[in-house]
Amino acid sequence: MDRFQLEKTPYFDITATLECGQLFRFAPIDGGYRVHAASHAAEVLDKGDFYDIICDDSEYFKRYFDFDTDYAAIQSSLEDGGMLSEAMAFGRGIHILRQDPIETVFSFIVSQNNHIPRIKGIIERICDALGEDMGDYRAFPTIDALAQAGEKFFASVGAGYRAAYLDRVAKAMQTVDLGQWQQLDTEQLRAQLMAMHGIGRKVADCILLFGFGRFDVFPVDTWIKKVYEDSYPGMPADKMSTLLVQKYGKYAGFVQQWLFYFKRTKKTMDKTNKLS
DNA sequence: AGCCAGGAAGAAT
DNA sequence: ATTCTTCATGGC
Repeated sequence: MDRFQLEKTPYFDITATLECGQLFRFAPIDGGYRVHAASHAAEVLDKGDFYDIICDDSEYFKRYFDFDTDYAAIQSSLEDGGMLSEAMAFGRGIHILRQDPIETVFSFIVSQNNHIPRIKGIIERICDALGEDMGDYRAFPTIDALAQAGEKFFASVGAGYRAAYLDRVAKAMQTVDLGQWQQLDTEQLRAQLMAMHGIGRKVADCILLFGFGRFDVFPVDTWIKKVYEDSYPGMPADKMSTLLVQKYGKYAGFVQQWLFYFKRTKKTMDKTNKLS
């Protein structure tokens, strides 16, 4: 058991960071959230003027939550007086998590053409069936466990047509040298990811951003398309992504996440308001 | 009830 | 090199 505290600032908010769609293994608990990441677990408790983080490895989670990046400086450099400023104000406290590469590969294959609540369920069932027993939870499975599971297993947990992708990628990943992948530049690493069956441009960019800490990417999904449908009508997603990386450079990934969270969350809030 | 979801592969054009 | 179709599943 390990533990550390974090003074609150406007530039880290646990709810925005967890609810912005970048990870799938977390759940609200009394007074905060519980997070599972690879073979690690943490509880982040809101104590009013600080967060109390109880976990198995403080060093792991200090890096995981990306407390070394200067989000205030990034945001001030991006202010445009328009939608991006509005989105940053809305998601002021989002941090891009430094997630496990393997976990992001499989999680974002599951994510394609799928709803976030369903993605969570599928990943949870995969972990429950194949992950190492860590006591009160199960770790994300190892590559070997995933590779031995078989396509029928992935179909049985509700992965649908993605079951074949998961099976093939698991077996392919057994021969990958992750250390070597870390040395590649973003473009080369994207090509390696997209060479695998079931990983296209958007899923590759999510893996690059969330699993490899590459911020010079701009995943374009259905929500980002809605953000830009007026500015770039009819533009294909991959072209839009390339354009936005050129526009926002090394901060593209942050911009994408602020816009995604803003668009997607505001939509659900509008729905809720209509009902009441 | 039907629409749609953090898309991608394969076929058709 | 671009568009069109198909692909399982279930939350809403």
